[in-house]
Amino acid sequence: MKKISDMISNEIMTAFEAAGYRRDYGRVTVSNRPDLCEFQCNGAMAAAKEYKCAPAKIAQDVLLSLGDNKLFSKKEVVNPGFINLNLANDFLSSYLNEMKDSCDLGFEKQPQATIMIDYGGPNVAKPLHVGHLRSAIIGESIKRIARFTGHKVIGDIHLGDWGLQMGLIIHELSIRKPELPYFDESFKGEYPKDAPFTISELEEIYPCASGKSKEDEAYKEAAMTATKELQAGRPGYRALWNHILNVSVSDLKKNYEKLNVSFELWNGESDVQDIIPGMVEEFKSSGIAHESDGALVIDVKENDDTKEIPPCIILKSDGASLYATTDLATLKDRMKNYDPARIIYVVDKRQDMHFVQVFRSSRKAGIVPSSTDLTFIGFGTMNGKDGKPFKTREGGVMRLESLLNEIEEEMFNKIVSNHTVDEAEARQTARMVALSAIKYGDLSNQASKDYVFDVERFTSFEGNTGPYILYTIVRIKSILAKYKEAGKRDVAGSINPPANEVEKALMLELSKFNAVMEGAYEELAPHKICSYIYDLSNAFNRFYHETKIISEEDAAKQSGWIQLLRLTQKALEISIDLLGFSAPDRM
RNA sequence: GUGUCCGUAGCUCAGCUGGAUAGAGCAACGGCCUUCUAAGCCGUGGGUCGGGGGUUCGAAUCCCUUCGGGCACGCCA
Repeated sequence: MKKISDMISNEIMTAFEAAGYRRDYGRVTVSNRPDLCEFQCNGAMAAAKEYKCAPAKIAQDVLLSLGDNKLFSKKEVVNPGFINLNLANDFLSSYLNEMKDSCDLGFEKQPQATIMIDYGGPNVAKPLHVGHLRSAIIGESIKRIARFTGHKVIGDIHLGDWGLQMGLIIHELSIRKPELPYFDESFKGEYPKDAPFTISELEEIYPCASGKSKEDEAYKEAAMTATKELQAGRPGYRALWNHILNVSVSDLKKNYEKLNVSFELWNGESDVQDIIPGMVEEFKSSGIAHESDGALVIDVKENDDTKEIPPCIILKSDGASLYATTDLATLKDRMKNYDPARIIYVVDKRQDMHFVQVFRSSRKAGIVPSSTDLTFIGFGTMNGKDGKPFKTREGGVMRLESLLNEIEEEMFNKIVSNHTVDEAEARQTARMVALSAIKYGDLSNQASKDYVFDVERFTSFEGNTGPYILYTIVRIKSILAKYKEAGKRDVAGSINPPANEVEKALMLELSKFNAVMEGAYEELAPHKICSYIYDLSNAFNRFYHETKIISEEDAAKQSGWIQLLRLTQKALEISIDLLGFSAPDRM
C-alpha cells in the first residue's frame, strides 16, 4: 500500500498544480512542531521567489483549490507561508486498518535482486572479541532489512584463513609438539582425524606466537616459511590447517549463534587462491597492471580525486599476493557464482582506502560490471568510557563471550529480584534482554561513527535502550493475554478513529511504519529503525498510562484498542526482528 | 604534510536533500504504584549547535576560513 506521507503529499501537490504552481512544491513532511500541526508543507515559501508572490498568498491559493478534502481535519496557513495540516481521524483509522490486514503491514516490496554482504571476516584462530561485534550486528541487521525490502540476500562471513597467522600457529606447534606427524615430511600415512589442540589452546597459541615473532626475527622467518609451504600445498601443513579451520569455525558458529547472527556462506580467503594466478595473468596481458618499484600494481587514480589515491598492489616485489589480490579474486568468484546486483561490505571504516582501490581496480579490470553496485559501509570503533578503543578493566582485549556473559548475568539478577520465576525461564529471558541491550546499543548509533560502549549504561536499561523496547512489547503481550483469559476473541474487529490526542499520537506513529522501513533500506541505516521504535514505544507507553483497556466496559471501544495493540505489537516485533533480536513474553 | 570524518546540555547521542520555540536518554531535583508489569508515566532546571565570516526572507543544516580531535595515506590484513 502507499505510504501515508505520499498520499498526503499527492493531495497537496495536486492542489499546487491546480492553483497554477509547480507540482513539486507541494511535498509534505511530518511536522517539526507537533504542538501546531501533524504535517506541514513549506513549498509556498520556496515558490515565492519563482512566482514573485507573497508566500502566504500562494498558500491560500493552494488551500482554496484543495477545497474540502476528506484526508484533513485541519488545514491552515500560518505566516510566513507554512501550510499546517492535521489528518482526519477516520482517514487515519482506515489507513491503519488497511495496514493491519495487509501482509508486512502493507510495506511495498521492491523487485527482487540478489545482494551479497561481506562481513570482512574474523581471522581464524583468534578469539572473537568486541571488535568483531559491530560487523556482525550491523551486517545481520542490514541483511534482514534488505530481505524485508524484498531482496535475496547472501551473507558471506569471509574468514581470514590464509595469512601469516596460519604460519605462526603451525610454527609454534612444531616447537611445542614436534612429535606430531604433520611436521614429518617423510610421513606417508593417514593424518589423525582429531585435531591436536582445543579451541582454548588455539586461542592461546596465536597471541603467543604473534608476540614471539615481533621480538625474534628468526622465529618470524620460520613462520613465513611455514606460511609459504602451507600455501604451496605441503600435505602435513594442509592437514593441520584443516584442523585449525574446523576447530575455529565450530567455535565461531557457537559464538555467532549466541548473537543470533548467521551466514549463508563460510567462505574465506583460501577459497579463491586457485584463481589468483590466472587473474593476475589477465591483468598483465590486458595491460591494466604494470610494474612499479618491483611490485605489480593497478593505477586507480581519477581526475577528480581530491587527493592522491595510491595504486592497488596486486603482487608484492617478492611475487606474493596480498589482501587486495584476494578481494579481487573473491569479486570475480562472486560474479561468476551469484551474479549479484549489489555487494555490501560491512567493514571497519579504517579500511576505506583499501576498498576504494579494490572497487576501482575491479571496474577497470572488468571483473565487476557497472550494473553491479559496490557499497562500502565503514563502521566506527567501539570505544570505552575513556574514549579510547574498548578494553577490559585489566587492559586486555575483551572476549565476546565474556562480554555476553557479563551482561546476561546482570540481566538475570535483575529478573529474579523483580519477581519469582523459575530459573530456566529467567535464564532464557536474560539472554533475550541482554542481546537487545547490546544490539540496540550498537545499532541506535550511526554505523559510521565511533561510539562509546558503556557496559554500565547498557545494563541499566532505562530510557532509550533495547530493554525499554522489549518492556513495551511485554506490556502489550500481557494485556492481550489477559483479554484472552477473559474468554474474548482478539482477531476480529477494527481500529476506531482516535478518541483523544494520546491515542492519535500513537496512531500517527504507526502510520509512519512503511516510510521508515523504506528509508532504513535506502540509507542502509538500522539506526533509523531504532529511533522509530523508540518514538513508537514512547507513544504507546503514554497511551498505556492513560487508557485502561481490560477494565473497559464498552466492548466496541475495547476491541478497537485490542486491534490497535496488536498492530503496535506487530510494528515493534517486525522492527526488532530487523534489528536482530526478539522479545520474551515476560520480563 | 595531504586527505577524510567529527565537534550539538555535565555525560552519551538524535536532528543535517535549509523552515516556525534545537530534541531524547543518563545524571540532578520534584510528583505518580488498592486498578492491564514503576525496566513505566508526568514535571523542573540545564544550550551563544567549537570560533569567525558568507549565501538566504530563513542556517545546527549549504559555502569559505580558523581552532580542536579521530582515522587513513604502496608492497600488513
